[in-house]
Amino acid sequence: MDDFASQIYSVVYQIPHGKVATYGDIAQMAGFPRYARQVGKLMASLPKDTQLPWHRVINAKGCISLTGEGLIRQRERLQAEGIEISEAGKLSLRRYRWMHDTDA
DNA sequence: AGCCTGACTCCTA
DNA sequence: CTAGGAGCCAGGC
Repeated sequence: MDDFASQIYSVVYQIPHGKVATYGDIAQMAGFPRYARQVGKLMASLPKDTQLPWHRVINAKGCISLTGEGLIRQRERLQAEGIEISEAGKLSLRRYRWMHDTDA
């Protein structure tokens, strides 16, 4: 496994229940600034039975980047954690964003 | 090398 | 808050 992938997985795995983080934040926390796109590509390659909380990863706009089935699945998972999210998959980033140093 | 694509982000209007 | 445009990185043709 690549070092990049290992670092990203490690960070995503640390996102607490009921919280979310953006691709950019994760990339930065993992030590790879500006690698948001690569994080997304990594998430897209995850096996469907992964234990990684990939559903807690969203974009900087505060909404799910997936479409169709993927959007539905992620939205359901987030709602299951007590997160208020719109039909389009948008949520209050101000309220649910995971700050590595301020929360957790 | 050049061009296009994508679970991205920031700045400006 | 919504749109448009440019910047960003890796991978495929």
